[in-house]
Amino acid sequence: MSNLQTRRPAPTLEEVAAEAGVSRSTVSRVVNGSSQVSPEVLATVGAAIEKLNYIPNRAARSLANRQTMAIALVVPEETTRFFGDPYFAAIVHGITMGLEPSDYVLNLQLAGATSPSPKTMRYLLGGNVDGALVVSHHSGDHFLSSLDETIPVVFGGRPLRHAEQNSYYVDVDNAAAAAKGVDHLVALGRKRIATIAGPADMPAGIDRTEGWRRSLQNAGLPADLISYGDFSMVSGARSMRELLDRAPDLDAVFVASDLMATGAVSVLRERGLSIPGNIAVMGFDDSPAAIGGDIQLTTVHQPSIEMGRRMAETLLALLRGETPERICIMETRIVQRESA
Amino acid sequence: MSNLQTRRPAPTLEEVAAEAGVSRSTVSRVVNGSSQVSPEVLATVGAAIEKLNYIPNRAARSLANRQTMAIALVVPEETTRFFGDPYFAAIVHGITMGLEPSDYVLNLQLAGATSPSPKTMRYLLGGNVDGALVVSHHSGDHFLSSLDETIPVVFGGRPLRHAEQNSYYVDVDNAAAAAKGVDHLVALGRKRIATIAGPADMPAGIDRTEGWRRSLQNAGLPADLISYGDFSMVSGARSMRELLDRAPDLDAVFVASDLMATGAVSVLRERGLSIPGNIAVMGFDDSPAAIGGDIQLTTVHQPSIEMGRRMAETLLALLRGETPERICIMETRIVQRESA
DNA sequence: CTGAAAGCGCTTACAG
DNA sequence: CTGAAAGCGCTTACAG
Repeated sequence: MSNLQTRRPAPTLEEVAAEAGVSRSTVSRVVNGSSQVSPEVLATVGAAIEKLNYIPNRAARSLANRQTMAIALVVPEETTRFFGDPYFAAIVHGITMGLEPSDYVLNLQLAGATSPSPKTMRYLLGGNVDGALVVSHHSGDHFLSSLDETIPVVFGGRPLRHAEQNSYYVDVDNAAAAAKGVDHLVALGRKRIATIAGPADMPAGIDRTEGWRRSLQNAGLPADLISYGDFSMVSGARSMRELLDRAPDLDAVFVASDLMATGAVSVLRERGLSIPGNIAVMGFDDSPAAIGGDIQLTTVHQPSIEMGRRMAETLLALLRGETPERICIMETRIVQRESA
Repeated sequence: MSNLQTRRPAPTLEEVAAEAGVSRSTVSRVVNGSSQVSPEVLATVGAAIEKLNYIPNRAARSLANRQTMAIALVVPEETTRFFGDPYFAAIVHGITMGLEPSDYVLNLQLAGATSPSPKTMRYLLGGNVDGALVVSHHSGDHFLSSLDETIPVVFGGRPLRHAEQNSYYVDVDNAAAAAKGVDHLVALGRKRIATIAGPADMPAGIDRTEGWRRSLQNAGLPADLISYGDFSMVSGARSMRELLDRAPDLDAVFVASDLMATGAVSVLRERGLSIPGNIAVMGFDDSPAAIGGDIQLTTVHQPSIEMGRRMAETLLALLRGETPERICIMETRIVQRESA
């Protein structure tokens, strides 16, 4: 910032109008792509804009038309977890791609696992964003209800709370996807199939566990080996140890996220167990974590990037006043690699 | 968004003034914490604000005082890498903490490894943010120069380009820190010490390599075993394989980031080499990646969270018109765990 | 298709 | 310590 004070002020609509010899209204129209402008005027004004390097003032625009052109990305999650899981990377990647063609900017709102700060609340509810994208929410996230009542919101993953029954969201059929994953282990001939589950206060946690249970019941196998993690690598390792201690005859494990599976794999190696020889491992996500380690994870693929993109597109549609599908359920599939 | 259209408009300054029986100017003063207000009026206005649940309109405020109260977080990096490395988690965590007490919001600008989109450029240069924080920049990031000339910018890590010679930044002494790490390996009696280096277009990559070289030279050891990675886990694995093939007598490796070290460790295990028995591994960062795997990494600790916080604080100071230290170099130390 | 005018909700000298 | 007034840079009916 070599010359903070010597910068000359940015050109205004007024100046462009003067340059082009038209009224401010007209310039505003061309800036906003109105069709009500004659070709000649359009050209003249365009040239003036070009010449002066005019960029509309966001604040003035917002004040006049009551749109902020900002979207909040709300993450009710600890920073560490948010950044620690490649799954989020994919979602956010998709979101930024989906927002790219629009004029909206993305405001990052790390809410913390419990509830957001008063400052964040005021920001979100105070008309500072036109809409919000919520990723990774827990059942305890009460505050989201009030958000949902104030501005358009699109969730990544089915909201759990009753108050959010009419919410927009994009998700996969977690139960069916998990069942499909466990079916694969069953087809491999495994008999003692455990699960390292996700948190019981998150839909993705609950539903994947439900899928595991359902598949085992269909196969007439016991569904008693479950240990809960929090989607982190260390929790995956912890759960794997616990499961191994509890059931030494274990021959397969369905893990609710690739990151947890990575932790589980390290414990398996530590104990000298071969994968999938002794124990087959099925992950979930198909995130970079699945292929980052020394053993390539067989896993249930969900299109995380696409999901992020769809979230953005749905919100954009809502903001345009359209009525997109309230629920978008995307496809999953098994990706077979080395671990099962 | 149950009732997008039925919401009643938010209260304005005007209404608060009416409620309190004072002028708009006065309400504005109390909202902005001016000392020029009598205690009684302060109380009355405060009550009115409370009663109406008044929240100042950001756009109007920005338009009037020419401040956006927004800060851009610019990441000239692929989304995948940004989210894949826990180091960034720590930095961003620190940044959000540093910004917390302020009224600034953080706008996420993923710039892509090459250069940002025209849209992003216009946004950044068009007066939409009051300042910017830049993390992980490469020597090829030309666009940053223009940014730096337009608004206050604080870099995470020493900028490489000449045009940014006067930039503000917070960093560690990467060369000294790396040398310290390698000294530790030397003290362990290791003779063939390789390095898995960071990218040669990033200061952190260059300087850590320099530190490795310096330490080896001091010890009279050859500094010929080097393989470049890109700070990702897979690149760490790739480099480890290459080094092993090139020099089977290797007995230690200094890895420029914990995440790369994690990849290296998996290759070492794959080859049946014991750590640190056969090969000692020294990481860098002391991020969660150092303790997430099955072997706890000995590593060079840098205070990433604090660095993020300092970045935020420095920018805040700049925005207040103060003149903080241009360069902030923070302490590092060796954290000894299992791998060396 | 184009322009004059009012208005969006604040801040900020300027008086007093 | 307080208020009247101008102004920030746009958009948007309303006329024509």
